[in-house]
Amino acid sequence: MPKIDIKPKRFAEILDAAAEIFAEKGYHGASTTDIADKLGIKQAGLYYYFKSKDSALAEVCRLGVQGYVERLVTISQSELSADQKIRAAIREHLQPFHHIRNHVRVFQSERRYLAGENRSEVNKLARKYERELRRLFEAGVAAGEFRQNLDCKLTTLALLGMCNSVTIWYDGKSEKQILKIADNYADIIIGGVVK
Amino acid sequence: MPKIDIKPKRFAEILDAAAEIFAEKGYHGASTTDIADKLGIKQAGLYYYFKSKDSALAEVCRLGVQGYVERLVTISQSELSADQKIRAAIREHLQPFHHIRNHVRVFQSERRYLAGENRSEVNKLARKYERELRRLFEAGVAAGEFRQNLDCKLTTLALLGMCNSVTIWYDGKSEKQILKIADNYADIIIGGVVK
Amino acid sequence: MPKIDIKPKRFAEILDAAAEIFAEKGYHGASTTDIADKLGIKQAGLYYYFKSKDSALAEVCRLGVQGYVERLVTISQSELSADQKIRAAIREHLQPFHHIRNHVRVFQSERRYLAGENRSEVNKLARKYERELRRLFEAGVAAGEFRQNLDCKLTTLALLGMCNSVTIWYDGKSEKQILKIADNYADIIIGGVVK
Amino acid sequence: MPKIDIKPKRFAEILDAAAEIFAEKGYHGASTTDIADKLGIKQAGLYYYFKSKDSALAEVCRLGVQGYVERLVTISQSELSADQKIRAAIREHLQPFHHIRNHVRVFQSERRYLAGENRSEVNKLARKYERELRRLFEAGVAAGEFRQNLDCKLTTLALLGMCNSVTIWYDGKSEKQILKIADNYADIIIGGVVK
DNA sequence: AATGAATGAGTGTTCATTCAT
DNA sequence: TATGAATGAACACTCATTCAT
Repeated sequence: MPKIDIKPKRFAEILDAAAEIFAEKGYHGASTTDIADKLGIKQAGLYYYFKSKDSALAEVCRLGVQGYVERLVTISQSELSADQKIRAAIREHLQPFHHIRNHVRVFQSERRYLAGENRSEVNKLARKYERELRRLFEAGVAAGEFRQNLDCKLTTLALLGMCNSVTIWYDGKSEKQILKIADNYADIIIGGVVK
Repeated sequence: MPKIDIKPKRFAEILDAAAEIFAEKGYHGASTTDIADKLGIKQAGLYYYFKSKDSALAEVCRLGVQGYVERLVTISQSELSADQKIRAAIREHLQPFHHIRNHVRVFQSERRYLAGENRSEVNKLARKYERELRRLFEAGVAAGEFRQNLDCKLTTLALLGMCNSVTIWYDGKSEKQILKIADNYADIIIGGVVK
Repeated sequence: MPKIDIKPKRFAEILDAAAEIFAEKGYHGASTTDIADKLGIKQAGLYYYFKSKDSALAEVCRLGVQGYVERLVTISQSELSADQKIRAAIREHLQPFHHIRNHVRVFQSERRYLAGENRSEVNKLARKYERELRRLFEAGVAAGEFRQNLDCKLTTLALLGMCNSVTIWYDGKSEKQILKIADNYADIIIGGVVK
Repeated sequence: MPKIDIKPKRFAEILDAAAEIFAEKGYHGASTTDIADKLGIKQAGLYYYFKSKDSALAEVCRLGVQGYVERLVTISQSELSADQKIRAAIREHLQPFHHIRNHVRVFQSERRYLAGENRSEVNKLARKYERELRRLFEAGVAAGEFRQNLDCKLTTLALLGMCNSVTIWYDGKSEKQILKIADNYADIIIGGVVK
């Protein structure tokens, strides 16, 4: 959390710069100087906004998961059919890749370098999200919509792996592209590739 | 490539240690001392086997992709049906996760930190693999086995993302488990989750 | 060139320390720790002033040649007789040995360890100085003051070798001594040792 | 001194390689690997011939001064006139620059890096040589051949500086060139540049 | 007459961090 | 809201040296 008297807008700029650098070079490959350079300030100046490099990473990660669980819960509680819920979940999962791509990438790949409490806190959220997602599949099986022999845990992991890997190659240029990807991926998960 | 006169067995041990450390801590988060410690030698001793940390990474990555393209080509040229080819491809893709898990993880996550020529060389292999995989889907569509509206490029990426993410959570304990995952993932890709 | 915002006085202190250590131990025999110790700071602190050991060497060398060419040109353009010009040149050559003895020694003996551009830049200056000096002899020959059979190139090299070697044994204690040496050397070059 | 059972010829080859490398890169800038590479052997193999890098330097330096004092004494005791003695001394001083150029260069520039006893031993020789040379001038003055006001110590140093600097630029290609230089330098020292 | 394999000490350099201003 | 100046710890890498073979 930023100091109370920091302008939120400037703070967000700092965060964005950090996210971009962390995403590009990895947490350990990035130096605070890289971040400062991107902002046009001297490296020591960063410490007005963050108490440590690790806390900057924590902040970026937090922004990267923000809202994920909530959006999934909303879908879960909706009146949609099981497959429509999956479709919606995929869309909600991918859409932030457009607006906060770097934060999400950092959350995915660099959160493991978080120290102590920050790591466990962020991981708890990740596990909660996974659990919530699995329930969507379990409900589909229970409702007879999905195959009875479906391994819901593996399916959840498959879905997550599939979706998260988009950050590796998505260029961030068009939101429409993201929605198209979401639909395609939903098609695959729901109905597979065969006729 | 290792120096000509080094015992291959010892060299492989060094490689394994490097792979394990890189996988665990990331390339930039890992120190050469970490690797040496794991081997029970002094850090300077590593430089008898590698000329730089970067070249060690290159070697690990090379081992991590080794054989992938070849196995895929073999499948592609076999007499199997399109869906059986996908199933076989997934199995061949995942099976090394058991034996050379760390090398594969390093290849996936750390190859981007390779410098210059090493990076491009390894990336070329990765792209070739992707292309070969896509042709499997394209052939399935052409043969009328897969949906006509299938976006083969996206499907390829989905498959890769799904499969590669296994390294994040697979604990390396049982090869049977890997085969089970492969089958489940093949079921999903081929037929989806619905009845 | 030092970073723009560094206090010139402090920077000169750093330079002097580097010059002294380089002169005493040679570039490769000197460690940055030696320099830092002399300044009473920690070794890492040097890198606030220099971006590399090599650039420190470059700076010291630059200071070691500074003004040499200019002073020689002034003499060359003066109204003095040829032998008086040589006498003046020797004096101007040796006098800095008193004030910036270490810089000159480093320029003489260590500039060959400079890398790339720094080396060629500094060498260019050295060659220009040599050329200018040779013209003094050539003019003396043309004017009929010096022997017609004088090999001006060799004579220039002889003069330089003679003068530069003073840095090897001059103890830096008295400026008067330097002027005495200059006069003696001028006597030798101009008239030799015989009656 | 080499081990008793080493072939003198091979030992000389090793010495030459060391001299060349030390001359080119300086003692501290040269690595034992550089020397081994030049010889086409592995670096550890050098230690069959030398017990340390320092002792290799000592051996090279010793070869670089070998005979100097003796030759000067011979000249001193000859029946030549004072100026002819100086001329002969310069010739004898420069001639080895052709045959053992690297050893001489190393003696001149790198002997200061010798440790302990080796250094003092070699320096003693150098001082002896200087003393012997000065006596040549003193004798010339005493005999009325040279100027009465000649500062013999400075003149000796001038002569040495002049002559030794030849190693900096002499390319080692023609022995005739060396003799020409010697004659020119003798002319300068003896009679100066004026008519 | 060397080499393979290693070590221990040191080297230049980077980096996160601090703090007075 | 930053910067100048510095530090301490770590880091990749080099190097002279050793010793069994």
